[in-house]
Amino acid sequence: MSRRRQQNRDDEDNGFAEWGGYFEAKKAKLREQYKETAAKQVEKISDIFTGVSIFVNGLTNPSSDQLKLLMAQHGGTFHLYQSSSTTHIIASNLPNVKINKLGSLPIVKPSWVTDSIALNKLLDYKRYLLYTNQSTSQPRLDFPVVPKTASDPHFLQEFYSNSRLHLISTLGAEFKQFIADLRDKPREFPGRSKLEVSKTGAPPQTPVVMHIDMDCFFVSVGLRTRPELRGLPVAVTHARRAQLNPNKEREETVTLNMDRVAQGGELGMIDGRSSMSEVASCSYEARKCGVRNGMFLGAAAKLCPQIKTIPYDFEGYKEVSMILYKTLSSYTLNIEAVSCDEMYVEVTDLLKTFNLSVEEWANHIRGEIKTATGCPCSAGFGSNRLQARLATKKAKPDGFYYLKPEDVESYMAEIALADLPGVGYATLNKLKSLGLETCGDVQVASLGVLQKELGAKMGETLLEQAKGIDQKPLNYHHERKSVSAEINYGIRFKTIDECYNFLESLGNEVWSRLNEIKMRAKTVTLKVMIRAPDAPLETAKFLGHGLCDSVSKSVTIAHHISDVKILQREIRSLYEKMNVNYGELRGLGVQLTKLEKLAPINPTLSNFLQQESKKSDSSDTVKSKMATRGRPRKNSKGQKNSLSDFFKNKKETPVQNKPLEMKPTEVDPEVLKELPPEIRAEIIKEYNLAPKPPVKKSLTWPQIKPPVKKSPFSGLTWPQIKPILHKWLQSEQKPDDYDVTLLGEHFRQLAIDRDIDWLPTAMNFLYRNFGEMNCFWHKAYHKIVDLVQQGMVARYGGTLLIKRDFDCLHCV
DNA sequence: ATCCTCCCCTAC
DNA sequence: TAAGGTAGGGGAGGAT
Repeated sequence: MSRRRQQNRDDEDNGFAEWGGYFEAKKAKLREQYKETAAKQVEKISDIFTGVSIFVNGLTNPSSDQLKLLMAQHGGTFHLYQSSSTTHIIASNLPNVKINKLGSLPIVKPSWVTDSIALNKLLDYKRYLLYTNQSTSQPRLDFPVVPKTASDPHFLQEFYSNSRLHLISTLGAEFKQFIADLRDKPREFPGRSKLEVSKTGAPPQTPVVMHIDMDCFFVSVGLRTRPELRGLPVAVTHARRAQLNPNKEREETVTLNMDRVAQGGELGMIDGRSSMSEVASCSYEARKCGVRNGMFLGAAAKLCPQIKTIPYDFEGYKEVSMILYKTLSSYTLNIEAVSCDEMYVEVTDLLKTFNLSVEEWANHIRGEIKTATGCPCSAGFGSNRLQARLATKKAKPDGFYYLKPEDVESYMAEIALADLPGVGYATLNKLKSLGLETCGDVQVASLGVLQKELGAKMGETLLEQAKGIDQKPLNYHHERKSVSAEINYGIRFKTIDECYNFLESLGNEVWSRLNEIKMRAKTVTLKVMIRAPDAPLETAKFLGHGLCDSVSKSVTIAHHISDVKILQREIRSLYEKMNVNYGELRGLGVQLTKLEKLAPINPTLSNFLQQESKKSDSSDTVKSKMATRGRPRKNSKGQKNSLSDFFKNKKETPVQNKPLEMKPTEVDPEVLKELPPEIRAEIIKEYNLAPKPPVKKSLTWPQIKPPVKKSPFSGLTWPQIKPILHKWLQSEQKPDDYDVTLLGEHFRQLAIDRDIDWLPTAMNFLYRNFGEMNCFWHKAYHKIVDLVQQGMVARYGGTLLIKRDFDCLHCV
């Protein structure tokens, strides 16, 4: 995540560098504002802003808080963060404006709000645009939009930034790491000062495990800023409406798929006009109608016609889950992170120390979480993780339940087998075939029968689970056993090269994830999904995988994979061995297993790097780490020698102990330049580093003309500029206005010269990392608007495409 | 017996 | 339109 989501870092080292500092900066403010919201009820005055959803950026007059109140009073929605539901950005002053969607949202002066209220009607915002060039006569940048498949080089990135499943997976892993890291530091529990030793409490004499889980997490986060939807059936989906526009072709496709695929399944509930966007999360009101997470929106709307949809808010989920974890970890670190909204906590000692009953503690912690996040959660307690988890089911929504040891036997007997963790669709069917439906049934079943149906291990655990027994202790430190990237959406290759390119990007993806956790792998597995022979060519779900067969193949090498090129070669050879038709592919995945931790590098060098890494931590490899560290602080002999030793050792180290791969070609000139002179000289000598040949420009586009003014960026191309920006990003040393202006001028000139080959890359980078410093691209903005008008640059989602990419997409 | 590969299943 | 990922547990069946 850190790799993809580098945020502006204008905060001090906060110990959560992997969160890019973003959360820390906003957290206090968020908490404060929710306290306020909880405290006062807003009186409704009018509905003039119905459908309007504002995001306030920077200082405004009236203030953000006042605008929030005004929106609440007049039927609008106020966002703390820009989300996909935002309709207008409110800002007063140019340098502070964060342009997030590159022109796709209007940036409006706050007087639009106050004037509208004064006249008691919604005024046309176009008269209040902060940028004059956003007037109606000017084109908007969000055109034209083209459908993209995995054939497009931007696909992976685009897909990940919209995938809920990817998000919850990565967040889960982040929080496991978060807890592990905290446990490695000296422990402090500031939260405990909020607890008093209870006079009346009676802590249980048996061990107590708490299971805590946010209630319909995505919905709750979305409702923070949409109080008007509380109490209604709500679902989080990509689609806005359950009914699509009539489309004959699609209706036929869906019908065709229904015949072949699903007999009485969910497809039976939809037709060619129903949205097949998945419900990521639904409110309890929607669940009452039978709506379930994972359902297609079309099916959900059949069950619950009045269902309201709200968009995803990925930033919000990260915010809230971070607050949740920081809240709990301020009391104890005996936490096993399960996911972004769920964890187990061993609270036996905590209850004893403060003489708390389960109820006192539950009320305290649930109250604190609600106040801090604005979202409800439920807590279950029991003497092991299984009991705690089952107690949570009873506690939901927004409650707690303690399953006492003496109640376990009777409680368990009534539990449906489907409620046991580990019992899903397939297992449930097997158990049904044995005539078993509740834990009570299983309690009296024979171990042999269970094992015959489910296998030795599963049979045994099921029997134990049915009795409420769970031997597995909480796992506070968890060790990764595999790293994988898999895409089973949008895979429609037209040529074998598209397929190879995509495999390569998957390879790069897993490789960089492996580097993030500082591990190496010995086994590569390629997994493919292939259209089932009898499945229709087109899937019912847009770009879905449809009915597929899946095949996987793996290779294990003697030593760990030391270079991404080797990985790419292995992936490709696995693919070739599979002998599949690229046109039939519907999914591809690369998994790395047999992991080993990279041997710790030379301790003195390690110190050297660590000193530098205090500033931030978001790099993939030593190379990029060094490239982004900025200037080394010290220049002592010891460091010099150790670095030199490191390079020497590296050559002589046996392969399996090879610490970090660094080939001479990987030594970045930018890095070299920044190193202390002696070290630089030594590396150059050691590796006979020749100066890098200048980057060749494509002939299809005009050569760069230097900007009029003398600029530090004169004649530089994007690959050369990027490390400089990286350095700005990562150091306290901020670029001064002059540099920024010159860079903007440089970009503008490039746009004029039509040297837009790399301009989108640069703009996307700036947009992601320097959103606050909009003057960067604002300089070039007007010119880009022209280019868009001429069809030279198009926008897809949050990404700019140049004409060539765009044309090639049209051909497809 | 034990390990390995190729699955399948489950959870969030 | 839509964004069906990712990690871990474990079983079947063959190789050692």
